[in-house]
Amino acid sequence: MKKEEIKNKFIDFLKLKSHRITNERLLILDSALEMKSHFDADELYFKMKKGFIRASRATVYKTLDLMSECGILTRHNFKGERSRYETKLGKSYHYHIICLNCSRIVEFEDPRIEILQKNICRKHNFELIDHTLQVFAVCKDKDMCIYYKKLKK
Amino acid sequence: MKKEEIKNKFIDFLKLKSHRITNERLLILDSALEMKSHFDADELYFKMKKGFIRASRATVYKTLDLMSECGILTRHNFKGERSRYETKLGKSYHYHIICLNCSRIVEFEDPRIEILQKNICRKHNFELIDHTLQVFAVCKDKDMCIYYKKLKK
DNA sequence: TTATATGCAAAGCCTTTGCAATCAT
DNA sequence: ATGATTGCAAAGGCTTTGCATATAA
Repeated sequence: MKKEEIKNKFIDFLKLKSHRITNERLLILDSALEMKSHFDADELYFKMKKGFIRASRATVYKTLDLMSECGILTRHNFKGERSRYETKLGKSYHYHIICLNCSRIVEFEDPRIEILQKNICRKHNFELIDHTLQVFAVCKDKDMCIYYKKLKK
Repeated sequence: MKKEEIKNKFIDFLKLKSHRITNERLLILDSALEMKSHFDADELYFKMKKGFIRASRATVYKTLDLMSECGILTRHNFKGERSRYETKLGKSYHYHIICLNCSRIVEFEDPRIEILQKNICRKHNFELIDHTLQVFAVCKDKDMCIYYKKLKK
């Protein structure tokens, strides 16, 4: 998705749900769009703070929830980790392989999965908002696996 | 998977990783295998307590982690919820649609997804342990959606 | 024998909540 | 005008940790 498209979608969503269009929400949206993949709430909060953009941690959390509900942001809950977010900016759907030893994350795409989700939702009478696929695995290449690298030391 | 198959896999895993085969671990494994789908750590802990099977909460958590690493148990982290677990007992791979309004969960199967994961892991040189796919959606059928049911009251 | 696992309670940590002040509509 | 939102700090709740004790190998 493109920046303007995302912004419009969020504003439309707020109007539709009778939520107010506040300065904070728009600032958080803008800042989130400037984050790199997989940021967490605090990273966003501190980035804004550093740029003298005011918004409380509570509002950041709440707004991220709204953005997720709106479908312009994906909230990932990898096992045991804090929630990580990812905007839909300039991305096609992608998924994650997570190494259970070293937590290395590899992204991969597969358009078939998205099509499959749409069909599943139609079949079960759901309106698709978002989806996430996590593959838990172990690096076979020991040189790639930070866990094994550590063990070597 | 079958009960004996799961138990053997866990014991082999413990041996392989030089973890000890303790009474607690085996009791927790047994109790987990008797849980219905989607239990959380505390549900298991209290179920054991009720049956006078001793194991501390800390050990329950640690053992569930081991079981997950071993691949006989899946740990789900649905957004905002506590971790929920599911053993591989008598199940084929299945996935979840979660309603963002009412949290209703619908399970579905699709063997193509499992095949796809295996290929992805081979391609990226990972050893597949587990995978989870979560579809976030909204019930279209308002009578099915507890959220809307509540609103009606 | 001895390194690992257990159990308890306490700490940790991410996230949510309550409430007074502020702001969008 | 007035109901929603914000911000702060404090509470909440799941999970992990530290340490003494117990135990598997």
